[in-house]
Amino acid sequence: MIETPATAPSLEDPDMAHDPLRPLPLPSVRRLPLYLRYLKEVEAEGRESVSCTHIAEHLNLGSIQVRKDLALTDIVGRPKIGFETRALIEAIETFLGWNNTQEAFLVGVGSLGHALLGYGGFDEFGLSIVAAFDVAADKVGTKVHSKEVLPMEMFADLVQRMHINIGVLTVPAAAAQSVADLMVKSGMRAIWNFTPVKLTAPDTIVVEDVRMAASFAVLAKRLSDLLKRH
Amino acid sequence: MIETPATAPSLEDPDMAHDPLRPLPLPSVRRLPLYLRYLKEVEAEGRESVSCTHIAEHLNLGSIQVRKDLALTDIVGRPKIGFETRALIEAIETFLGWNNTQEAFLVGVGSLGHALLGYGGFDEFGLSIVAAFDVAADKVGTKVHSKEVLPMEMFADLVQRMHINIGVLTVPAAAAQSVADLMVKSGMRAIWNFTPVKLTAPDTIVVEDVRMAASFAVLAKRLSDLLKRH
DNA sequence: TAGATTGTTAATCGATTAACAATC
DNA sequence: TAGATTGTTAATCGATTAACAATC
Repeated sequence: MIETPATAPSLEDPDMAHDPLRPLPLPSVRRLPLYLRYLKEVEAEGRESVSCTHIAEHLNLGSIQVRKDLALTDIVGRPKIGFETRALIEAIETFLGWNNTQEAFLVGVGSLGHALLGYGGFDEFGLSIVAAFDVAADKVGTKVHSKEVLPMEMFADLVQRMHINIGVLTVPAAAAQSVADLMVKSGMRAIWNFTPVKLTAPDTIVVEDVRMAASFAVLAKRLSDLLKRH
Repeated sequence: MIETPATAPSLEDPDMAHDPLRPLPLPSVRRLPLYLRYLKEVEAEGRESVSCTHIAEHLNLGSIQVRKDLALTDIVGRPKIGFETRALIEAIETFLGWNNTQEAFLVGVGSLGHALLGYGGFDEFGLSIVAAFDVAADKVGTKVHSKEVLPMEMFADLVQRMHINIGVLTVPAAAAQSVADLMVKSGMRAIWNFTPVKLTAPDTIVVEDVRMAASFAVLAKRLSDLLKRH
C-alpha cells in the first residue's frame, strides 16, 4: 500500500503515511503551520473557500509555492474557486499528524521549560505536555501551570507505562546529551530539543532542534551589514 | 583578491559589510553558531587548531560543507593543519557582528518574555536585553531577572534616546503587528519575532521569525509517519 | 463566454556534494 | 617524503519559479 512502483500509483488511503521513497521537502513542511494559522482566520471570518493567490498575498509568498506546498497534502482544489477552507485545514492537520494529540514529557523546569509549560498554544499543534521532570529537589513536587514536576527517577517508568512518544528537552546544555540518552532508553520516539547541543541519537529517533541561535545569527548578520552600510 | 567581477570590486576592508551583491547563503549563516559553540569547547580544551574534518565529524555534517561555510568569513586555513581555533572563533563572531554587543528592548512579559529575560546565554550572541515593556499595569514597575518592566508609553522615547536597534517581540499574537509597527516607528532596525504572526514591515527593517511551529511541524510529520509505519 | 485558478511539466536558481590541484 | 587538509572549480541535487493546458 505504501509501496508505489513507477507504474501503478497506490490506491487512495486516507491513513497512508508519507511515502518514505518520496523525499519530504522540509521547507514546504515548515510553511504548512503558516498556512494553517491563516486558514483558521479565514474560517473564523466565515469564508468557505480560499485560493492560493489569496493565501500567498496575505503571507507575502509566491502563489505557485503555496500551491505546491498544499499539494503535499494530496488535497484537490477547484479551478476558479480554490480550496474549501475546512477541508484544507483538515488536510494539513492530517498530513502533519496534528489531529490526534500526542502527549509529551518535558525535562528541565528552568525559565524556558517554565514558559513552555505555560504556553497555551500547543494544543493547536496536537501537542499536550502532561508532566515535567527536574533534578532539583526544590522543584520536584511543585506544580507549574497545573502540571506536576516529578523526580527524574520516575521518568523511564512513566514513559513506558503511559506510552509517551515525545520528550521536550529544556535542560542546561551540559545535561542535554545524557537526558536525551535517557529519553531514548525509556522508549521515546521523538525529542524536541531546545538546547544548543547537537544531540547524538539512533536514527530511528526523530530529533528536531529549535535553533534560536541560528535565527538570531541571521538577524545579527543582516543588522550588522545594515549598520555598516549606514 | 576575493573576486574580480566585471564592475570594480571594493578594496580590502576588514570592517567591510557583507557584499550586498553577493547573496547571503542563509543555511550556511544558520550553521555558524553551531560551529562557534563547538569551537569554544575546542578552545576550552586548549587545542590551538582544528580542521574542518574534525568539526564536521563532531557535528555530523559533511566536511566540505563546513569548509564552504567557514569560507564565508574569509578566514584562511593551513593545509594539513586546519584553522587556528581562536582566529576562527573571532572570524565567525566578526562575520555575524556578535563581537560588539547590541542592546535590545523586549516587549511582552508573558511566560516566554519572562524566560528570555532570564536567559543568560544571549551575551554569547552579542545581545543584551536591557529593559522590558508591557501594557499590564501590574507588571509595570516590577523587575524581572533584574530588568525593569516599563510602561509602553515610555517605549518610543527610550528607543530613540538610547539608540536601541533590536526589538524582541513576545506579545500575544493579536498585538504583534501593532507593536511591530511601534518598533518601526520608534526607529528600531530589527525585530526578533517570537509570535506566530507574519509581520508586515518596510524592507529596510530586518525581521527574523523564530518559528517554533515550523520546527514542531517537522517533528510531528516524521513521528506521525514513523508511528504509521509501526 | 471570459477570466481566474488549478495541477503539471519544464526551466531556473541556489545549496550541497564531488573532484582535484596546491600546499604544509 | 607521504598524507592530510585547504581552496576552488565542476557536478549533482533539490527547491523555487515559470509556463501552460485543463477547467469551473
